[in-house]
Amino acid sequence: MDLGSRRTDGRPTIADVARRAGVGAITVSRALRDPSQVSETLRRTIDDAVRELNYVPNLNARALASIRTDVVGVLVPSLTQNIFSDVLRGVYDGVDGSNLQIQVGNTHYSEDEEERLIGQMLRQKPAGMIISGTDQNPRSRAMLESAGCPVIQIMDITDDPIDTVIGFSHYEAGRAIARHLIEAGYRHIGFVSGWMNSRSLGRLAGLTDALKEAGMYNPKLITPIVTGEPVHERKHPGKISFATPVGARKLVSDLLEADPRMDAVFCNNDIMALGVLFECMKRGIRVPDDFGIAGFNDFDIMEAAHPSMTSVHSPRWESGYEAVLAMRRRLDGDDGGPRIVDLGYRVMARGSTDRAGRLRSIER
Amino acid sequence: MDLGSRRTDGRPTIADVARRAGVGAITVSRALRDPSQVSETLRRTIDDAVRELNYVPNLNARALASIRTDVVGVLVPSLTQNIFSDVLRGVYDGVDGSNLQIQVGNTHYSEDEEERLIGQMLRQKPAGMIISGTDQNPRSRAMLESAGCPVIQIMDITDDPIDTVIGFSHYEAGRAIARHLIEAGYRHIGFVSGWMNSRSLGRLAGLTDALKEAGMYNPKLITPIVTGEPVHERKHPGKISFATPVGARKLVSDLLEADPRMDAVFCNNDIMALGVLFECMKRGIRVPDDFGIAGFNDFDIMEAAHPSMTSVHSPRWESGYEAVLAMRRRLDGDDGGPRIVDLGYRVMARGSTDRAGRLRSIER
DNA sequence: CACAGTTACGGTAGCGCTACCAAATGGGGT
DNA sequence: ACCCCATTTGGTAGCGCTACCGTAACTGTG
Repeated sequence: MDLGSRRTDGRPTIADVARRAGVGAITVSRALRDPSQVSETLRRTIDDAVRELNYVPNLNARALASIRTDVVGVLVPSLTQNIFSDVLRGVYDGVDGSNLQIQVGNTHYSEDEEERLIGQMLRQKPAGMIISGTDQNPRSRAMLESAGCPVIQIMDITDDPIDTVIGFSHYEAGRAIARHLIEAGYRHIGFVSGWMNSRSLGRLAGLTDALKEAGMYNPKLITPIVTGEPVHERKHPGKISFATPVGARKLVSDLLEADPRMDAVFCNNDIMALGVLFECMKRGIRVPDDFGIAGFNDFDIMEAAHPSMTSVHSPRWESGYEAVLAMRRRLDGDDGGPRIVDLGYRVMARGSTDRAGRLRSIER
Repeated sequence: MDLGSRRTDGRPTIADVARRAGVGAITVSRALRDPSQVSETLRRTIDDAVRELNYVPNLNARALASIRTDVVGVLVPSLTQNIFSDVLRGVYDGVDGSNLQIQVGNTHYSEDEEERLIGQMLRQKPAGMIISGTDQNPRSRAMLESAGCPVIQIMDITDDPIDTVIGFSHYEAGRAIARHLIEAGYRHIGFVSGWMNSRSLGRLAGLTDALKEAGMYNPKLITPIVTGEPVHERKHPGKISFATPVGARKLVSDLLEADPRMDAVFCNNDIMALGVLFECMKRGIRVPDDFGIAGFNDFDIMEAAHPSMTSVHSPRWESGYEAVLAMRRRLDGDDGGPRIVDLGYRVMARGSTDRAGRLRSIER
């Protein structure tokens, strides 16, 4: 009665399916992985046997035998900010219906941590890697270049991707919001931010370049820049301190003191923009007439605020989704796709910067 | 020159480590998995060999040989809402430094999908399961009960957990917010919600029970209840429509029309609470004097709003974090922990319900 | 009919690890 | 001296799958 040793867990194996279908195990394997290699009749017989036995392939055995896995490594710098929650949502939506598995790594905005996680993930021979940003350090970049699997950088754009980049230009987005504020009639435009990563810096560069070109650049209206590795609690329920609305209220107050002529701010993110709005409410500053406010990312709440809040829509969900779709195409053997995909951004002009009154008929 | 067939990828195996350390492969295996089984000297020799060769265990082979994996399945009903982003953040923080891997599944608030995902995950013999809510259907529950691995339900509480439950009582939270609104002096208290899950329903039940006891229950002030499986876009960048602030503005307008005496609302979530706040701003209704607003979850933005917004703090990050810690204790052989862990909630009384003026000295 | 080329299927031998059993060692009691 | 038991180490035989190679049958060409 040797019906399987105690090392098995009783689940049917490919051999059981093969026996039932009256074929070799390897044929079942082929029928499952690439049905075109197997004749129509046999395929049908095998499919029936699979269904009758309720057979599910053992992914570990498959990975062990084939070296290659179905795991896609996804590296994000943070889970605290909604940005990367949206990205991950796109990623998970993108893998729906495929056999890919997602392995998420959190770099905590640290290059060293990123390097460590890349090494760790690549050792597991993933099917592919999706990684946020284009500012990996040289060692990380070298590892990814020689990884032998698709590597997709997201949420930024560059002329020189490791492999494929899908995202948008933060610099251009910064320029665009500057143009919008200038067109709306603001003349003393500031910038509010907490800790800045390379993408934030890109937006600020776009803003300052555009302001300089317009002869409106005033360094006193830029929040002191904080970069480097963010100091924050890793294991803590609280949010990262640099992006809080409370922080924004303090920062905008500082700027108003530095130069009271300030009549608009671009905020590094929507949450800070709301903080600024609430500070204006408290001070009795009228938005948008006395003061314009623009955010970045265009979270839901911006549209519903009163006044509705101008923001720059960033393709967060799309980045994750398109990255996975590109990955799937590559894994299916289609190497022809573009290596640089610009998903663009959109300035969502709303009430909080509508000094010119174009939207006055609509709700503000 | 048969230095490894072409089927290997050149990485050192446990046999390489064993050769170098001059011991048997199985001893290396033991030294890595449970060092206490190996003598001090050998352990040191083996550790050195591991380091020199830069050996990394092949998790697939380990899983195949031992049936057991290091994968923890985590099921959440949604990734769209920040709630479960926070939970996942806690989960990922909790596994930091362990060898556990996280596999996330999104049930999209569907019992059938949940059942399917549970089956799929259990077939992979996970180390454990973490699952949101306590309202699994009977088949799901049966599967989990016979899974043979720790199962931790989170974000709700029950007397009858499948295995372990870590969360808080939504019913009590609903009662608490009702008490707070009554104490603040409101008399016509409403409830605004979009689509409701079982936890939302628990909060509403707590609210209505408390209102009835106070003789203040008025069904006209309750948004028509929408339950069942939510109709929403799975593969779409947009948010689920039922929880938007725009929706909340419409819903609160409807309630005001149904009974203009309404002087406060409890909102099913913070985002809707902000929507209501913005609607009040537009209509010139003074908060909190004419109208009180309370939300649920206590996202960051609530504290920074103007007026600052009352909400109920829910232990989202903590649920994920504590669930993983409990899981790790169980996997380390400690079966003695409590099976029901109430993480509690906290009513964060702020300006938006401070009709009594107790906070007037502080910023509102 | 011989031949090469193609298609369809199967057998064997692992992938890297660990469960299981066995063996060697050391110490304490009789 | 003996045995017994606990501790430490090793050998063997898989786990379930697929890469690789082989065989058999078919096709078209001269």
